[in-house]
Amino acid sequence: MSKRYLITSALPYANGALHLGHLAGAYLPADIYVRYLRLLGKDVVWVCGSDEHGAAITIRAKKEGISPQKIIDKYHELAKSTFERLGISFDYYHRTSAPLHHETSQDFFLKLYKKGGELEEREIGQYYDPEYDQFLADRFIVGTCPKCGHEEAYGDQCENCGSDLSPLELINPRSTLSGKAPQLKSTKHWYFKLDKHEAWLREWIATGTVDGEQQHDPKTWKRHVVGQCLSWLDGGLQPRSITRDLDWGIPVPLPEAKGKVLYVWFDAPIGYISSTRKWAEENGKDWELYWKDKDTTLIHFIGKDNIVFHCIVFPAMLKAYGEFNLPKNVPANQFLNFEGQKFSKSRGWGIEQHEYLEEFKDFPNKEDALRYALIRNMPENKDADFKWDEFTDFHDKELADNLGNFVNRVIVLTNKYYDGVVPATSQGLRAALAPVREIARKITGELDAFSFRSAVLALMELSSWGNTYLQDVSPWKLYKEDPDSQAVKDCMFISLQVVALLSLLAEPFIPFTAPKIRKLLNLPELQNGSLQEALDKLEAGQPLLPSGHKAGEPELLFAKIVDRKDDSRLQIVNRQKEKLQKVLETEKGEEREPIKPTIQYEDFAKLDLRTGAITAAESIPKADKLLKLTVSLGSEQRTVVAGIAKYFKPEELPGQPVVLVANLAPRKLRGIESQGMILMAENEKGELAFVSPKQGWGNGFIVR
RNA sequence: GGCGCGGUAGCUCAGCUGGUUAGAGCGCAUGAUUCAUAAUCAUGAGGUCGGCGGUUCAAGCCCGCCUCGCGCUACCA
Repeated sequence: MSKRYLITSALPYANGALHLGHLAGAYLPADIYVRYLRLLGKDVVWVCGSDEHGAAITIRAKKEGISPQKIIDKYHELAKSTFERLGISFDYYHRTSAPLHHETSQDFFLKLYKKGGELEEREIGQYYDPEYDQFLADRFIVGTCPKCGHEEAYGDQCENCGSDLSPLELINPRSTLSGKAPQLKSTKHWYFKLDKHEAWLREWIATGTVDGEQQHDPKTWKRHVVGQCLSWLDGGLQPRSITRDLDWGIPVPLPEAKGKVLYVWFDAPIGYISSTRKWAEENGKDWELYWKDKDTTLIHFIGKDNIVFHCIVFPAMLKAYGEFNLPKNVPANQFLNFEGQKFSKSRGWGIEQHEYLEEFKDFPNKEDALRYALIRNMPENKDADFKWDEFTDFHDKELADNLGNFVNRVIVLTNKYYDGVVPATSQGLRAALAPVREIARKITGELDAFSFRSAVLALMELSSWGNTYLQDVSPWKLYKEDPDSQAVKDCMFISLQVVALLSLLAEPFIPFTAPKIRKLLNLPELQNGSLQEALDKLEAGQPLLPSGHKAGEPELLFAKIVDRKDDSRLQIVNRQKEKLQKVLETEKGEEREPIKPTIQYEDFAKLDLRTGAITAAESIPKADKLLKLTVSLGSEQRTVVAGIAKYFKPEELPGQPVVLVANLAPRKLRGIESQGMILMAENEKGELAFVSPKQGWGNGFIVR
């Protein structure tokens, strides 16, 4: 058993709001786990914070004409307050723009620099804007794409053709700052020699062993995590650049590195360390115990997009530095979809966390309703899907009907029969509560294994057991015959113990409801160690709620969404469903790309369009999207390479009539000369359709 | 194209190192019950475990091939 725990959740990038998928991925599971550890009385710190550097933020600032600071302030505040309102109980939410973080990161860099063997310097050619006296990050350079001729391609990628580019490949490069041609200058950068860490990383991932010491059991890691890491390692590791020529970020702490900052991926994970330091500073603790002591367990909660980073790159950094612990587990979640499709801000598909709170502001228990739905359908081992109908079902059938109703039954009966006072019992508690202890063990076991879906289902088993127990004993029947029946007292006594246990075990999952149950029982607020204490009592056969204790008045915990008497909550949910419906309608409606600028007839007349028919089609090796087609134009045959393999199989194409751009300059694609282009229509889903005359119409005729 | 993960009841998913009649929640059907938020409880019907082939006394679980989904990566429009 570990003495203390250090838990981290992925630092949100302060360049946009967070949606429900983020919550279900890295924050909610960590919150459940941390709340559970606290209830067990463990020494635990959970840190997070905003990731506020990187070129994406400076570019956006430029575009919007505001300072980067303004952007990060906005999203830092938004994330921080939204997390709080959802009960995400970080011990510290820091930010990477803070001075302490700059200091921590610079120290980290210097340590690696001075140690020797971990970093290497390289001179590379890079574009420079003399007018702004600045080296240009890839995204700050535009030019003509060497592959497709698109004139606004970025230095790292062409958005027209999707090619990955380097700035040096661009034809006629221009700086986005001054708009002028940049100078090519030589600049120095530092690289982290990730490659030299490959061997021990592989052993660590595969066996959990480092330097002959067993650090974790790889069987406790998720399969997709281990799989992706080993796959990445098999591909071989390369030194990674850890500096940039940029004025936004953490200055590289070397005299010769003026105008250079640490690359954002290098400083971001160090944010976990600074956040811990800041927390320690404010709470009179020693941060190093949490990072370096052998009796501390480190756990990273992340989404699957971050696996390689947290399982390979960051551990390598920590080991290179020395002294630091490696993570004991990285329980990465997969992605959450929304009503069958990916979250997409631009399409308006999905809902952001603060948006949910706003739209559900009149919905009682909105926080726990959301948390519960996300836990029940958490993407623990594969992508999951959030659906409003499920949200409603989980809330009504499990929270209200199962858990809420059980608690209500018990409180109502206790008030009705005994004026709210816990009756005396003759029952042997140990035996009577044996099945309950079993379920409690199951819940804690699942939590220990990061299986939050199963854990919350097991929590439902607890109230389910209570419902069944009440039904079996049917105290209302016995009471009619004998109001003084000992069997009724025993039954209510046992039931009350179960409710008391629920008030503890429910807290990690639904922290807004648990205190309400405490209040119904007239029990004091939960504190660190409460659960451990209760579990010990149960084990010893002692009651959690002694005879003579006066419980509170009944009050409903959950107002159902589908409710005959009040449809206000259903309306809130339905509004969300309607919004999605509208998105779909808009997309399949009249919205189309704008018409291009007017051209003259002469422009059109330059095109030589001809009817034709495909006579042969074959796939091209090592190209997923391309097919090699042979097109008959009547008098001649043309070879055409077309990017249609996603939608058409070679064998179904021969005989297909087409219209061909017959005078397009030939071009080599994957070594095959393409002598023309086939006209295709593309709809909003990216589906392709041939534009052509009907079958057998005739080949080689002019289209105009 | 390479690699990783996944394809199990109508829906959402569990199934540890292969071992007797494959599980849960919801939904569905029938019955019981009334303390309770038209809640609860019992019973039952539903599966060629993506497909084909193989290893084994025995395969959802191991091996090979194929297929579909997601992701990474390469190539490419």
